[in-house]
Amino acid sequence: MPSASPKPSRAMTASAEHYLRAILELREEQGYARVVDIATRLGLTKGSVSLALGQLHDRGLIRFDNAHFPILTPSGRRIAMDLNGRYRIALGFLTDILGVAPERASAEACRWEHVMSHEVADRLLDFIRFGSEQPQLASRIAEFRGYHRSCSVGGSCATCAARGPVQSYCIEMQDPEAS
Amino acid sequence: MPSASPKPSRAMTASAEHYLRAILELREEQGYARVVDIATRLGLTKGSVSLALGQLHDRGLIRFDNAHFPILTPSGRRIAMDLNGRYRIALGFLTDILGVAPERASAEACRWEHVMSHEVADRLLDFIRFGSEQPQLASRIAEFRGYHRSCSVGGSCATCAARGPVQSYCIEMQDPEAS
DNA sequence: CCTCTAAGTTTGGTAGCACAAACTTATGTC
DNA sequence: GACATAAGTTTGTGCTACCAAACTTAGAGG
Repeated sequence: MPSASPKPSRAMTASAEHYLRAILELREEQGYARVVDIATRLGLTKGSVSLALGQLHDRGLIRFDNAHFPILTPSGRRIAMDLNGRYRIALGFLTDILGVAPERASAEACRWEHVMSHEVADRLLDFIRFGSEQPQLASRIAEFRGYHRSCSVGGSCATCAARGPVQSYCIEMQDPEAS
Repeated sequence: MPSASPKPSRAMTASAEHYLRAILELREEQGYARVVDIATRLGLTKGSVSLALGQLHDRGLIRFDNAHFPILTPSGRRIAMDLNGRYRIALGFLTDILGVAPERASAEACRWEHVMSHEVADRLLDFIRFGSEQPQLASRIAEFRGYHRSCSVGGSCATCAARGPVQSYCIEMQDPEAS
């Protein structure tokens, strides 16, 4: 029974993580992060950003420097850097192990970063390193990475097949809805 | 015949996917899916489910059978089965390759299933099969699966380290926010 | 100065998703 | 037939997250 939505009291939303990361990156790049800069980077309006910054401030994730520009607090910075860590790990796995094309891998990692747990990200990174450190394994992975089976949309690709009974990843999931 | 207006104009939300899967599973298990059953399974109230079913109906993802119980349309069923496919693939990868404990893997897969693309899921399933079919690779993966490094919270685990400059998965992501 | 503009804030509205509680509609039992 | 109970719907509310548009500043030039 998959839970509907695991809800810790202090869960970060993807939205808040995006704001924090934007602030982190903008301050790295240009030394400050204006409302307008954040809005441009995230594709939002100034109004949305202005409101969001107030909330982040209330939650202790940002403060405002002498010029009234937002700056990350230690907890806010940690969240932003964790997010970037998960992004990089997901991206590395997708490209280096699975051989997913860079553009698609990037888009995928942009979603994975918000749902990957710290522990699984850690494990994933171990796997990437494990794979690169062991020559035999590395060559096998390289072999897999270069092999791409075609997946006709709506056809009989692996994932489509996995909807039904296939190997061990499929339980009694027939399609009894005839009428 | 298909519904008059199967409108896939909008992307599926995790919430809608949960409803569709609940209906699919309940009908498999007991032949029907009442509002109350769906609510119980998803941990929601009857009212929420009742409203959601109306929306799913408007979107052509469910219809109502002779007993006024919801039943998936072909497009709705497809979405639910795709979701289950992605769940199983994610679960299989997490347990069989990464060696994540079943309970944690299940919770993780419950989030991954909503963000994994069809193409990446397909690729992931290929990898699982590839790994199980090649004896040398399988033994290496088994070796990795059994190896678990400790990760002290807030300490120096791989993921924490990946926030900063580590190997190729880290770009110029220093921590220049001193003040 | 005065004004024009860019930056930021506030307000009002929309949309999704949920809850509580009141309400309606069976259905089974006495 | 009357009533208690279960199932389902409707209504009103709250929350997050966004937009559009009006409003307020703060500077930079003329």
